[in-house]
Amino acid sequence: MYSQAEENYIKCIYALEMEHGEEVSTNLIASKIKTKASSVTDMLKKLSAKDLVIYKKYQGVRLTEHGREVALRVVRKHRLWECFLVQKLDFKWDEVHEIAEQLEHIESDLLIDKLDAFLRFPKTDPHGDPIPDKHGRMIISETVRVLDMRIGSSGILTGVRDSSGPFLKYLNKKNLALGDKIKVIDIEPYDQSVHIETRTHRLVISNNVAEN
Amino acid sequence: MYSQAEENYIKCIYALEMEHGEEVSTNLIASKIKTKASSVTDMLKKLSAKDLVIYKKYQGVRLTEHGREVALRVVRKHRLWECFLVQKLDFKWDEVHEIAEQLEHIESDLLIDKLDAFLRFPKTDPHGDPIPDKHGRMIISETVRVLDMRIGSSGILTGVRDSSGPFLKYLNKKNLALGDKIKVIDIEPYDQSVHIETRTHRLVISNNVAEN
DNA sequence: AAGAATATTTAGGTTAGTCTAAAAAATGTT
DNA sequence: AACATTTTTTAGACTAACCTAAATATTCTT
Repeated sequence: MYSQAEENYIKCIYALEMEHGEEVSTNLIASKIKTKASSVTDMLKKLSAKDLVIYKKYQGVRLTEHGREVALRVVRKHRLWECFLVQKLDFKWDEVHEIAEQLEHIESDLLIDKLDAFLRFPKTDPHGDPIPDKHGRMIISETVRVLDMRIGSSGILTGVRDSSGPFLKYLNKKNLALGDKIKVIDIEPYDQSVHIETRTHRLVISNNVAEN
Repeated sequence: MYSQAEENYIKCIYALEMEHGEEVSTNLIASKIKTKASSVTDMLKKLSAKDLVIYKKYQGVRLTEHGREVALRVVRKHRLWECFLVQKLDFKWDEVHEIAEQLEHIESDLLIDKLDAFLRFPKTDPHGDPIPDKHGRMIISETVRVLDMRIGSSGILTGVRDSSGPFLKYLNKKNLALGDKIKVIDIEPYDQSVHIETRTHRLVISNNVAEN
């Protein structure tokens, strides 16, 4: 129905809308998709003609209702495939992104619904992100950044903001995994680094890590 | 590494070489890939430049050693995905072809090897066709067409020549499945239709069906 | 509010893969 | 062997998705 390039743009715009909550700019898309702004402009015109986005020159872009549906379908596929790779094929959570980027473009509703059933209708992917159901609905649980927690409070690590390979590898090395209970011991006022305690050990994480 | 279009041509040339055992003609490829002969010529030049085929104008085309490796990798992926769809996701054998046509282009050696292991290293796909291992080797069992069997002889239905949806649906309707023992009762000299007997029933199949 | 800096769009070009129509080569027929 | 038919190739054009460079809008700074 839509080309891979179109789906990638839609997915990207969706993610940026979620992140910034307003019109998405050409340059933002360009940097996320690793392409040139002029290419983005071309594509926005095309997506606009197909009623996937609302685009006004120089004013940024938003998804239409229809565009959001398409985005959610792609996100659903991406996250289900990530679950499959981790749960069934024993991939590690930092290895699955690139492969899921390819698999998310496979077109077959039946396939996705069967995959969903095979995985027993998972609610989140291996990075803790919610998986939309076939109607595009998903569970959005309230989360706070480690950095925003009060000193002395505890919580469960449910997800990561940065799901890049290097960051996930760092977490692996530090023995931090989704589902771990974390207690914030202290936040260093000077550099915002955070002392945390898990069930098994204590460690210090940088401000950057605590944000993600 | 290679585009989907290139992979499709390579796979197609491989299949036609197997079927006819000689140089493959432009028109044959065109009709199989459902494109125009001129497009095929263009592509053959490109594949030739990449050392995937040996192509001489007006003389047809053959795969190089390298081309054959690429073809076997694609065939391996296609057939493994078909196994996955049937064995794990409960697709019927006549539903999987189109989806596998998409999945066969996913690029990740690790993925394929893990999928292979997950499926317990299957030797054949749901249509009875052999699956190449990671080195491109596969088990080629001798088979005869039902039409070529002697009257009174028996055999196991191990595969089909035509794996199109309609043909597979026909077999389903007639209660014929891979692994069934078949005995040839008689071959009608006039129209080459064949009377066969299975463990559970007797029936008459047309010459066309007996060929496939 | 004008000039500088930045962001965005336009204009024009490239590549992969397709197409049609015409030309050229191969093959079949008598 | 000559003509007709079929097959294949060439020439030229199209679309999607990208690019660079130049032009134009917007935003920032003072």
